[in-house]
Amino acid sequence: MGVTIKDVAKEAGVSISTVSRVINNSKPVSPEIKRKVLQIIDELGYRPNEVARTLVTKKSYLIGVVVTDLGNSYIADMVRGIEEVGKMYNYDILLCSTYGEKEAEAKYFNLLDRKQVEGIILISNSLNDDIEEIIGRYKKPFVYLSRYSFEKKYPTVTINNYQAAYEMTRYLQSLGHDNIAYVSSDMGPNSVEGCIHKGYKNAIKENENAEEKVYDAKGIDVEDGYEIAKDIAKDLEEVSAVFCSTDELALGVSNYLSDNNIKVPDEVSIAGFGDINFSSVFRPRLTTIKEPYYDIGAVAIRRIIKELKEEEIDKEHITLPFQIQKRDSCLKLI
Amino acid sequence: MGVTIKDVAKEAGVSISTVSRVINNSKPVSPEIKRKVLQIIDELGYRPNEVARTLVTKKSYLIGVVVTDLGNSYIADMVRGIEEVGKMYNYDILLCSTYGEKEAEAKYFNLLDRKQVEGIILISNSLNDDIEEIIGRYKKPFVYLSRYSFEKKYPTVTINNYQAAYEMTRYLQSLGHDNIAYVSSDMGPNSVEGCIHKGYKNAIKENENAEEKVYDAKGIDVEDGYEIAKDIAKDLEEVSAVFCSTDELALGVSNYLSDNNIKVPDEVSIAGFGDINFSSVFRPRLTTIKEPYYDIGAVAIRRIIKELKEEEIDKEHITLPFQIQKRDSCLKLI
DNA sequence: TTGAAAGCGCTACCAT
DNA sequence: ATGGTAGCGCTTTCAA
Repeated sequence: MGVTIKDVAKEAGVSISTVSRVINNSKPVSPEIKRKVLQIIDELGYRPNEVARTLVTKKSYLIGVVVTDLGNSYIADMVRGIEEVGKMYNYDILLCSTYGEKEAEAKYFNLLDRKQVEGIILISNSLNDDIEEIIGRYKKPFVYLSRYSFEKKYPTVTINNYQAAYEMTRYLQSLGHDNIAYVSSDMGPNSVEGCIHKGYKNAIKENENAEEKVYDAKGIDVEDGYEIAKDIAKDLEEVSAVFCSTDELALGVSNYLSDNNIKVPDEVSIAGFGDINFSSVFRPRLTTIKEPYYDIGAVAIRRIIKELKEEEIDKEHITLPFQIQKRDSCLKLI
Repeated sequence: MGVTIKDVAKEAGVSISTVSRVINNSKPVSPEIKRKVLQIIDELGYRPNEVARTLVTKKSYLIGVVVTDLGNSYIADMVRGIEEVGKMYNYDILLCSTYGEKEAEAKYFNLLDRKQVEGIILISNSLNDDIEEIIGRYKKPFVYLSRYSFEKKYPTVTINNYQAAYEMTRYLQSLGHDNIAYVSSDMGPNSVEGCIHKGYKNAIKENENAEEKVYDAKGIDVEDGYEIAKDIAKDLEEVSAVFCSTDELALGVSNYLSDNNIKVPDEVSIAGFGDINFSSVFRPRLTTIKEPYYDIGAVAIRRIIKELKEEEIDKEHITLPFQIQKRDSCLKLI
């Protein structure tokens, strides 16, 4: 098969210990021997077998990443962040997609553990008892990432969803909107939806002319927004702006409206939450809350690596700043 | 550290060989002993160390995937296909992103090789001599995937780009468009751009009223389309439809036009190439050529696994069917 | 059917 | 500064 350390040692006329020392720079080796060994390595095209290395050092330089679906651009962004900073520390990413299948999560946790990953990052919408049991048993560094649910029990990286929703609603109000509808979908317990809703509600309360108006979509995707927009379209007298708990919903709402000749933002303003990639390409460019997905991934793996290096680690729950992205889908009322 | 096969053997009062036999079902083991061992494995929560296994069996069940950037939804789609069928055969994905840095490709090839991956799939825009040298030296199964360039030297999975462009142009003509502009960007040698251009050109030739009209964009992204659309906007008298060599270009063109009150498709029809995710959410919904990105990834890894299993492998260049996605961005001329 | 032992490619310890 | 060797956790002969 491939060239091994033995081959190099024999060819260079030294012991494998010496070869090991030069490739790892772990102990002093006389310059001439070093040169010789390096030359042989080059000639033979020797590449250390990382698997053998891992077996003895217990370091695989592998981080497991379990996601629901890379097809969601925000997840792809998180994974980019994870991978790019992982690489800075020589870590590689072992990727597993569950497509929402909860049993798959358990399966991949096991698999990754057997493959000796040094830590796991799980990106999913929500947790259930089965997977929590697995996570509980898992001994190595772990971070949970979710755009939709908040889990106190595990290390996480999020933004302040409440504050973001509050500020967005206030912004809409500052544009002169009293009648701001809120569109979301129930995501079960521990859902950040609750925080977002509360942020919206509290902002509404501060405006005496305003009233809460909530639309409950079937889900959180573009199609769900498109569906619920049928209801919104009927209430346009009482609604001048629509704040959606995800960009996807907002895009769907916007599409239904413009497909039915209701002008956005001229007749209704629409705001989203998340700032997924498409939102700035979409017309009208979507006003939304920018969640730093890439950074969330980056910080998550950074935390794992810190824990691995036994550096002082950050607190369990890291909160990153968000931004209100003011674009074209929200209009100032005159 | 973790529980090893030794621990299980000792606890069960058998040899490690026996334990190995039961976990691998490799040789007959008496039912009672088997039961006992299984029970102990369960009690101790033993999980075989795949790294140790790999060292002896030479099978890592790992496929390396080198991509430019997961942020491109079509790449994410390919990776989804790769991962999902990989998993069907117990293969895991080791992911590396280069962000277009060519040296990174070489680096990751080495890295993946050291990590003992059993094959590599490279997804990039184009190849250069350095990386070709590396690929040439690489002994294990390899597939090259590119939306933009065609390489005869390596196994690939593509669609018939020429035919797709030809059919799209013919379709546009069937809608009554004589003046079809073509927008693309030079992607260097081996570029599929040439095939697409030729398909367009040959279709144009078949219509005696038609003339070629080519716009050369700076690149192939949305912004590049937006830029080049400034030129197109000036020539609107002579252009009734625009065929872009990528969806991204088409989206950019469409955005510039609608930002400048030129109605798509009422005043100009626009067609893309690729059918990236966003194209059907975008308004007007983009008429385009659907490239089966997921399937391309799926077929690529399937080929690698076949080669690994020494099954009869497909030919070097696999061509998958495409579809003309007729949507709203192209209008029939009355 | 079972166990002992060699060995996968490497690191790390102990000698020298 | 260098070499010998044990051992990482496992599979796989070979014997019994």
